[in-house]
Amino acid sequence: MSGPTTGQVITRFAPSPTGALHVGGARTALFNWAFARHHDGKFILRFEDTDQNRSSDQSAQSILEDLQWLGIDFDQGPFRQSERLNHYNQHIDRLLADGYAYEDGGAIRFRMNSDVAFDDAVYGHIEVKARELEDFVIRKADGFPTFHLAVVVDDALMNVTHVIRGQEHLTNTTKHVALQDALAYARPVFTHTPTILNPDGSKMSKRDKAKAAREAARSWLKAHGDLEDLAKQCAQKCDKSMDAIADFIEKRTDDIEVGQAIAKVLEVSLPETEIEDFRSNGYLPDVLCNYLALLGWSPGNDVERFDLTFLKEHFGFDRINKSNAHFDREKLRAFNGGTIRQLPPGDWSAMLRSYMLESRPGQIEKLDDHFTLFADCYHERSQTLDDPTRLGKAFFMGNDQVEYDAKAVKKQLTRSNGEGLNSLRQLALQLDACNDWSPKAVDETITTFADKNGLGLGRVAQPLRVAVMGNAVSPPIGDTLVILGKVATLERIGRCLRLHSGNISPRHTGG
RNA sequence: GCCCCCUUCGUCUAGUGGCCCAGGACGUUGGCUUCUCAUGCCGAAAACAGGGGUUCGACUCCCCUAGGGGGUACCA
Repeated sequence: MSGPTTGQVITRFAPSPTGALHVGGARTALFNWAFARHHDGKFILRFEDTDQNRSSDQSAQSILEDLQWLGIDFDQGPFRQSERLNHYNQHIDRLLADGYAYEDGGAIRFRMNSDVAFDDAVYGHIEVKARELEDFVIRKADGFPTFHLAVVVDDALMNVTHVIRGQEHLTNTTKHVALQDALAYARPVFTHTPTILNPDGSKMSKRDKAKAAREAARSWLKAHGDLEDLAKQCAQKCDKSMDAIADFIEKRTDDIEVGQAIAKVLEVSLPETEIEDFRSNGYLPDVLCNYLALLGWSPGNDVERFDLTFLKEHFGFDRINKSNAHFDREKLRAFNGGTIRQLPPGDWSAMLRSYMLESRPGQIEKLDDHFTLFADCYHERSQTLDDPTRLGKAFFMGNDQVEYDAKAVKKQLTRSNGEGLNSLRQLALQLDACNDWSPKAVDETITTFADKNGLGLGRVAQPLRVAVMGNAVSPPIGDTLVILGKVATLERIGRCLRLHSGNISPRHTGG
């Protein structure tokens, strides 16, 4: 083997800062990190910002933050290729002088005139004939090197021993190998990893979010028809004009801020494609790393839940797969939920608190001093940190803003001559008289009432649940009422009785 | 078009010639527990892309076909 096989292992993650870190990039970073750590080597971060038009400091900054959030630390860098032009120019001069490169319309091209072969740690021996290869640009007319030249020079100068990157670079590697040979640099070990695809087989990209938002908007318009109304509501959620929103829906722009506003208004969730999306939607970094690592790698022995420590102990090229993987959000959610459930209650509560403080300011106050009970209740009901506020959104509404689900109202309250409403009316009296507003006492009040009236608990608890929450789903009824508080409970019951007493339907509808 | 790569349940995967009439996980689904939801527990259905070889024996090796991904940029 021609590569540097002795000495310290050095890997690098080399993203181009042209946007936020996406799942594919994160997995590449993770693999490089895990390999370096496994071998007690060094892991370098390097921004490949040789495309002046598309690179931005803002992107670089967000990539840094996302890596940190994921728990991927590096030993050197971040380097920036835009600050290393002298190195590239020196090498280009050498290639020119040695006849490997020539000028062409303001640019410099490298001659590709012989067959190229190399060994990939995952894909094996790769060979390409000279007739398939073309001379390629190594310095653009703007004076910046191309990615190919910069990568080769930097990897050599930084003593990178192992290059781990996405499979889309497999063919590019012929160029890099030829360059390395011409510059008399040792070849690193190349390791290409399979691509992460959407469930439908398309490549994952941030455009997926725009697409999903647009589809949601269009189907809403189909049902409700009023573009102006939708645009107005969306304009309130972002600083875009109503025209900008119309442009987005008509696919004249892909402005993601508009997409997010639409998603907010229509209460749909956009597919996560970037690390910050997973973060803001309440996924745990460890779980995301775990799931990402499993896309293309596995430890064997039917093991699939593990942490970063396990990953760095067990990671190796020999268990990387060759075929592309579809990203399955359901499985990620299930993993995330599984990890949440295993958290000690105190940890979960603290984690939820800081998440809500950051992403839902003002919400926690509405819970008064029942936050811990709220957290406990949603511990086994949540797959993400966002679930408690989403599933329990009725807890955060004003008492006169509860929205009633028509089906639940009919089934639990108005059906059968308003059986549910009747028991609710009497139960309200008992609750009013209950002075110890604790889960235990409230539960007792309810079960006592049910027993006295010869009703199953379900016949009593369900109408009550609908009355206070708007639908038939919530944590155990005693907990639900305590989180809500006595005042809110009674107010909501009162409003519910007023709202629905006029709609009682008979036992037999004859339909 | 040309070149390179890939192909096990719907999805992620285990499997490196006999241990496999193929194992695990998510999802789907039946049941139990139950005030709803959820959790928990017990079951079920579900795959070696197709066709040729090689071999005593092929999911595992070779070839062809089909399907998928990537490259073919003065993007990375």
